[in-house]
Amino acid sequence: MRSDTVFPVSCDVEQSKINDQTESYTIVFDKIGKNLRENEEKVQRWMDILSEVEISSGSRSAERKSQAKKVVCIPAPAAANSRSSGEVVPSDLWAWKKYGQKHIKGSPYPRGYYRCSSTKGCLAKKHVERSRNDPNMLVITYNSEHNHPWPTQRNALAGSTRSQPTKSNAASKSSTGAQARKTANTKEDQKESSNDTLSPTDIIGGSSTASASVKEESDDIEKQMEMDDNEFSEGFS
DNA sequence: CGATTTTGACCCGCGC
DNA sequence: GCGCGGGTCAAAATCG
Ligand SMILES: [Zn+2]
Repeated sequence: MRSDTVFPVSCDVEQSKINDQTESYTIVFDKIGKNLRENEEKVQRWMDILSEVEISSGSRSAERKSQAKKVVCIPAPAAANSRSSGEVVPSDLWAWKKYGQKHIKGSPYPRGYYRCSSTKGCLAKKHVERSRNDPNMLVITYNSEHNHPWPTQRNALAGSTRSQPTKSNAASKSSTGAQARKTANTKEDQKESSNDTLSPTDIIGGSSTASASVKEESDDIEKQMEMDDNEFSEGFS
């Protein structure tokens, strides 16, 4: 069960790594020089897909632990200088409220703790941290998912991590029909740093793990994304 | 005036 | 039992 699945996305994603071992998904988005907006959407779309996958794949753990952890790495969406009102550009189109900030050992940069603007209801949480090796890389760790469709996405989810009463959601299309079952086992590519001062920064500096994956599956995924794209669209003001 | 940010204190799990 | 690293809360400050 401890295998690495790499999503060869030749769209906007350059490298997507799924760590089934620790239940964490690491997606590396690139090509931000294009449309930031587009990137945001992509990130979210992938997030959704990942959520579905984690359940669809009969997650032996997702069921056990509702700790859907998603790690999204994106190349500095914006310059992090000058503190005007913050430095975090909404990578997702949701409203977050910062509730804390701490510096983490192994990184001279602080880590921000965000929570959904919603007082309660949605226990969505988000951590934002800068990569130590790549100050231009933002590592966003998502915790839990929202369950309240914010005025942006009309096409709600069809029952993912949430516990929707209507279980028989036979929605033909829907964006929640991910059965992307990947089983590509890639050999671990652990780049050891052998440093006493440098601690586990593998994920942060993650820029390796470039193995082959199942084209079939990947195709499926891509298709799915397309579908979502069609359905979701950037339906927002 | 209310929502949000900021910043330090507080707390908790873990290793020694 | 203490220290460390990490995570959250909460009061004050700010923004809009
Ligand atoms: Zn929310």
